[in-house]
Amino acid sequence: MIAQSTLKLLRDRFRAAIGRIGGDPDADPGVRVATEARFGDFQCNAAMALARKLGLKPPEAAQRIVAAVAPELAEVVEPLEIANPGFINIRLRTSYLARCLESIEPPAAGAEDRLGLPKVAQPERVIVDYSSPNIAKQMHVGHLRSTIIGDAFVRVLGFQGHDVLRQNHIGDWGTAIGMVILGLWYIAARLQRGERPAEIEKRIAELHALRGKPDETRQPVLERIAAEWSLDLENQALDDFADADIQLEQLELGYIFVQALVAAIGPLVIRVKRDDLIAVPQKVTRMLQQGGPENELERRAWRRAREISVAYCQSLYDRLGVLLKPEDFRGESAYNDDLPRVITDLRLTLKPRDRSRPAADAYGELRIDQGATCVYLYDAKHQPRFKNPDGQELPMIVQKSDGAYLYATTDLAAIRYRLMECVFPAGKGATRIVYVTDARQKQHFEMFLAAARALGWLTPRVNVQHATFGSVLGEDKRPLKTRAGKNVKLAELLDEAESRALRTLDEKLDQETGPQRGPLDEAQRREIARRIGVGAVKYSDLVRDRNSDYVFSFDAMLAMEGNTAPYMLYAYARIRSIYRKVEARLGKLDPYGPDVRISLDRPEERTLALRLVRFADTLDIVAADLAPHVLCSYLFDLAGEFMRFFEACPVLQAESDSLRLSRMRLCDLTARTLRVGLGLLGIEPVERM
RNA sequence: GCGCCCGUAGCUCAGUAGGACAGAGCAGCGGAUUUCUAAUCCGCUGGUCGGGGGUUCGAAUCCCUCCGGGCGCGCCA
Repeated sequence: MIAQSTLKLLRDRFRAAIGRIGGDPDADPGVRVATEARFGDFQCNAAMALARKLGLKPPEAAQRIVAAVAPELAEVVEPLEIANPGFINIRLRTSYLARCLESIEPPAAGAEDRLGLPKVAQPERVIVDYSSPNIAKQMHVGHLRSTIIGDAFVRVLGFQGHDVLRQNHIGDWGTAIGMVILGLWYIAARLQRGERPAEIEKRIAELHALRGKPDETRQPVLERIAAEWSLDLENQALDDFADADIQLEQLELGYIFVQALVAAIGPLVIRVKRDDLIAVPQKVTRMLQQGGPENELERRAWRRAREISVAYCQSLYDRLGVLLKPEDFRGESAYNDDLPRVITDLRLTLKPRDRSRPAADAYGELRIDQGATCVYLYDAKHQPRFKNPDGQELPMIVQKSDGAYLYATTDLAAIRYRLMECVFPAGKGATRIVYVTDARQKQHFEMFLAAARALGWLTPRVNVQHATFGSVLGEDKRPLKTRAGKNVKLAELLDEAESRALRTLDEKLDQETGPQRGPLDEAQRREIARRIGVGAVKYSDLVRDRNSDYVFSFDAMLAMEGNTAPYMLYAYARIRSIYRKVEARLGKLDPYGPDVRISLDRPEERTLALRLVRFADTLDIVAADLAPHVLCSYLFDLAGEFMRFFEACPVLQAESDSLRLSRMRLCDLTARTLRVGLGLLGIEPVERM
């Protein structure tokens, strides 16, 4: 079998050769993809460093490397060339490229197409923590990025053969949960009274309008609303609401109402029955968290709110083609019972240190400050790792002065579970954890990961990566919002992308109804447009470096030119149409037949073949750096090189039958690579467009 | 104030375990089609890699400094 990662093969050989002639056998052998095609396919830059070490001139060092490595690579590369000052230019033998591609078997029916790539020898147990919406809220663009990027990681790491566990750490507990429950009751009661959502929206607007108004203005309005609500709570059995059949949009409306109401109260005292209204949400939160039969109503309402939210999220995941499933939802509530133990562990482990001598490593200390339980983090020189704007050391608070826990506590409980308890098919405990959140949470992650290390839970053997990403901005360069200043709803965003894609598709199809395209009926068009629209939204999220902010633009993501989903899908569809055409004219041919040889005589054929062979190297980079945009760039290059091949090298009209089969094989290998590659990005291909 | 991210062609962005005259797409200009899908391909134009120092045989990439932008910084998540 031919080694599929050519870069790895070259690296190993050069490293060994450099070791044999007196260089560092563990050092980077400096093998890179060539900076320019005229320098070959790869290059080795190790001679300059080696020359210094051995007291040689760089060209001499290069000579020695070449002499040492050449015999082992005779089958793989053309004679190595040395260029000034000491670059070694590496050009793969065309016969080697052809053999690599010939070794890729046709895809087995029903099985995953692996393009001949082996799975990793040592699978990691990876947790990818992504998406993580809050309950009772519609998903918006912020969640979109985490969801799409995280899903690409899951797919790529899974494809490589790692053991991947998806975790959707949803916000289903926390201090705001009382408002969610109250919101559920409120909306259920009002709907039962026959009120329409529009009326509730009006009431919310009324509340918002009270902001900044004098107390005398606010008081009567608030009293009136509170009185109506009290009546609901008295006259209607809360039982009836516990299983309310409402949609997430309505639940969210109720929640927003409660938020608006509380915000409008300010220093006023508004009573609902015997309670001061402003304290009711916290009271409900406490009742839920205490549990027990007397708080069963709160429990049921919480469970119902969660069900509604999970069902809503799942429908969006299904629409997006995201792998997350209900069993992957393991939110904050799952760790509630572990939180006291986290505090205990912190208390027992993070003892005060002797500062007169350096510490062995970074460490943490647990202290109570103003009633809050705090973890202070220090480096080995006893310097605080984090500071507040006043220059004082900044702790991570794990328990508030009122006894409540915070997300840092939950995150610690979650990582403990993931490292020690969570079960993979191949064993217990993750060896790699990937968190996919926006970049603003970076400091929080540094803090709680430092605490996890200080606790001894997180050891250097575990690879933890915080895959951050930038914000989605509107045309005004501010975080994307609607005209009304609301978050853009994900569902509406997808609707828009799909309908724009459909409009373009219809235009094209009406313009030219060639036999390759048509005939496509309404349902087929819609399905193609759906794939283009969803694909465009996903691709535009993946195509640039995660960390950069970007301006959301339908026009840019749906452009037919450039590094976009439509261009990729077009390239794929065009290749597929060759098959239909060849079969229509010549009957069924088997480009994978035993006598078929891949011919790479034309430069366009060779360039395409080289790109195909680089797929494995690309995936290694994507997986190691968690950089989906590297895969996008690869696929874009592949598509471009295929188009060039396609322009220059006739398939149907090839000079000979064997050349036709060779080119059909190249076409199919390209199509498969595009399909697999796009699939790893979570994008479904189209057979025609 | 401290910390993190960013500044590359008119626009949008690649390129950082240092490597050869800095790449692509879009836009602009000029070509290619009795089509294997022109949602394509080819060519041209276009850059003080934010400024300045330093390390190095070699710096967009590493270090220092300054300028400009974004984000974060104690009981929210």
